[in-house]
Amino acid sequence: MYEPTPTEQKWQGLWAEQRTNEPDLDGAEHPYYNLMMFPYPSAEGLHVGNLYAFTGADFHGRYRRLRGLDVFQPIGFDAFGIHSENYALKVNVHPMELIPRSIETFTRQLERAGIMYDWSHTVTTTDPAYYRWTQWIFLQLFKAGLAEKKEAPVNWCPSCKTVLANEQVEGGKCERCGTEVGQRLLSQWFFRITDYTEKLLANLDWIDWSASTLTAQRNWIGRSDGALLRFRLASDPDETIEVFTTRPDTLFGATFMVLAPEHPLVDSLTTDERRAEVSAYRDAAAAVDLVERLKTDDKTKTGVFTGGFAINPATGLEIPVWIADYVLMEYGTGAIMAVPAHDQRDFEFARQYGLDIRPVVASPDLVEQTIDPSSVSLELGDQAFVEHAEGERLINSGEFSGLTAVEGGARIVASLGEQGLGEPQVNYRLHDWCISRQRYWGPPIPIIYCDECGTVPVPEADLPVLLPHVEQFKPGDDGIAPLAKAESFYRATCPTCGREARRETDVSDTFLDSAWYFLRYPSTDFDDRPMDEARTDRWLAVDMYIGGEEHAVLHLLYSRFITMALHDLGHVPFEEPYERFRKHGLIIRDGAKMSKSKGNVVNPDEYIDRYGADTFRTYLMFLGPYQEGGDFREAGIAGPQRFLSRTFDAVEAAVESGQTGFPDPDVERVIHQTIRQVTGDFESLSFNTAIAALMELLNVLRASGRVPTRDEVRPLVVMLGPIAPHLAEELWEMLGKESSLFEQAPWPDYDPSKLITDTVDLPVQVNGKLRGTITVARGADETTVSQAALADEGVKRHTDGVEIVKTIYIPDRLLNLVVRS
RNA sequence: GCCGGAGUGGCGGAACUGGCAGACGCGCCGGACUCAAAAUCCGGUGGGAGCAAUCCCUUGAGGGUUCGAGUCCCUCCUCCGGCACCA
Repeated sequence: MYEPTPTEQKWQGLWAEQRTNEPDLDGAEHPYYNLMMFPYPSAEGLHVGNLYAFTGADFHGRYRRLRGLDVFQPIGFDAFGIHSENYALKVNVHPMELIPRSIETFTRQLERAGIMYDWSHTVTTTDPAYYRWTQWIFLQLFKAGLAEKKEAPVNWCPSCKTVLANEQVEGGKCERCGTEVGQRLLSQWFFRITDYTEKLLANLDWIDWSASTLTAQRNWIGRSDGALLRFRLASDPDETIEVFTTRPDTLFGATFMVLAPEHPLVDSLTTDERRAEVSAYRDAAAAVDLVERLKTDDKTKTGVFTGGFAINPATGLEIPVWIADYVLMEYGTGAIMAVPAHDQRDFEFARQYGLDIRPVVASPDLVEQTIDPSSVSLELGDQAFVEHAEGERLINSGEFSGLTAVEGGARIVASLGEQGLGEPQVNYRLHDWCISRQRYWGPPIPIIYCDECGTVPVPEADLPVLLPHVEQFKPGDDGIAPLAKAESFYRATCPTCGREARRETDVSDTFLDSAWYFLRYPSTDFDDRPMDEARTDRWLAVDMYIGGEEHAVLHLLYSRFITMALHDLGHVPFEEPYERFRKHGLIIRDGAKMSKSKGNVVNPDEYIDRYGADTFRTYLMFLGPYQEGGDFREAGIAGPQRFLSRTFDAVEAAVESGQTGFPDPDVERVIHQTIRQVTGDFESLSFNTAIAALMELLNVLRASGRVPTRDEVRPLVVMLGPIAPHLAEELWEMLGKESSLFEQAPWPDYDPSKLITDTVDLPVQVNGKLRGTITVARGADETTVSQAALADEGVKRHTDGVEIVKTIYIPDRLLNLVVRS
């Protein structure tokens, strides 16, 4: 009888003892780096969602291993950051105590799940031995001019007392605590990720990633092609307002301009009689945070007229300049030319304030009927005309009238270019990466401020800048970082001049910790360098990265950027960190994402205790396609449980009978078909169908009480390896093998000649409906097949007395007789 | 609103480049073993009509292409995920 718990303990013990899961990092001939996203070790312990992700990645890693590759499969802990800090505050335990405990729990849980980790190469981001190099990376970027400090409006969460990245704000509220977010102006460290925008975008064309992840990154980067145009001020022709537009073709329709409230030209544009109103509006806008301004529910446009005018370079008309909060300072130039006829937002604004609306683009048929496209009167309903009809043409656009929008746009830009008033431009949604956090639980940013020497990087020899143990680490509502109150920390001497100086007291974003951890795993045994050159050459880039799509943009984009920067600085020989990335699906329960608040979280320990890790693994991967996720239903676990137990019984019976060989050609054929199927399924991460195929094979092997031979069960045992590794090892041993299954690369090959039968069962349709199945020789010709088909009772019933007008015959696949009655 | 993805039995889900829809599993029904139950084993199981052979219907809805559509095209509906006043 199959007893999972003792079997699993036995093999986990042997694996650890024999270092089965630790590849030779210096000598491996077929290195394969199988990476999975490392977890944030919460105090509550491992979540089934984590285990689902890891199990699938482990299936993949073990499969590659059984095919003969030297698989390096490390794990680590992403333990810095707001998650951990907030939780520590909540339970009132210092994170320096809490985190090691959480990691211990996680480690224990991961070990018993039977995942093929190399525990001799783990990474913990909170370990000074690790974050020393995180700080080192900051310094490399700083020296290369890729890190800079600038004052910027930032999102501020009054509850978490910290700056939030735009990504950490959802619908105007803090992602963590749900509090309404405000706006503050702070001096922050930024990484110039925008220097790499084009490379980040272009490489998406060749990296082998899940398609949806590629799309998400493209959208996030948000390239848009347009033009930069300059509008002279009516009051001062030497001064211009720059705008970015994707629709230069609509320039003749620009009847007013709108600046973001923070725009630097607002002051000089505002006339005295408008000043009070303008500054009231600007104050109100500043009180609302960046994200609040973008909130969905209330899109009613507001704004005020500055009293100033600009000149539309196309029409020569003076147009009013307004400010409004629907124009964002962070995008483009912080100013727009408003074309109400062809932009829904501008349209609404114009309606709201009674501004001119001038249509300048029309559908081709309308232009056909028009004698003079340079003077058309056109009624708009309650919508702007924004459709991009094929061949739409310009109207009311002077000399450009009648041209297609595409051509007209290009000509307008060219014409402005001659006057120095415009040129084509590309704009991106992507912003520089703000890495400063006014929090405690992160790696200090290694910078010293000296009155004499200015901003001085901490010398590399002085790293790490240790995060001190601070009792009162709760952030204050004054926006002062916790470390700024720790005098022994921030007092320093300037490394350059030796005078008294002050340390940077912000810590860096958690996303920086995780932006390079995979570079560290192979080199964890070196403490004098972040990445050993030989190790890096041998193992990196990552061959397969599996993770959740929730990280499709941030983590994956940041780690690509860091890798590119390190590449350009000569530290790594590749510019893309992950050659292949596959997203895994989300495991849900009762139709909802698992969460503590919904009370539908599953604790894996409970299930592993009851059923064993192998059964639980098999169940998790069987419940649905790995890349799509699925519904966790407790009842379903019985299937995998029976399957493993029946497999054990079958192998046991085979061993006892002592029979060998392949006595039954039908069974042998199924074995080969299964090998083909399962191999293909593992290649495409279709673990659910691989398991189903093995179940089918087992059903054949033991059909009607049949006892299989040792040779018949061997491929089954090997293919079970990635799925239920402990059981597979046990069965492998029962079959008389001496060393670990995973040391031997025994993945079976199928013999194509054994897949084929001499005869085939051919479905016969009449008018597309199945009326019979006939057995014919493989490759039989149409005449033979038709005759056999017409002799079939079921077919005859539908062909007698009617005329066969057409015969469709796909050899070995199908015969379709088309009749007319 | 925009960008992804998905709608198939009572349930989770299969179906390669258009070719026998419902693999595999859960559940359910029947049988064997048992004093009995559990476990195990064997058989059945999309819906409808019929004693039956057999026939009809069926992949979110409606149209289309095709000898043939879950699969391709058009229109629409619903659900999930992401982005969201990005000029």
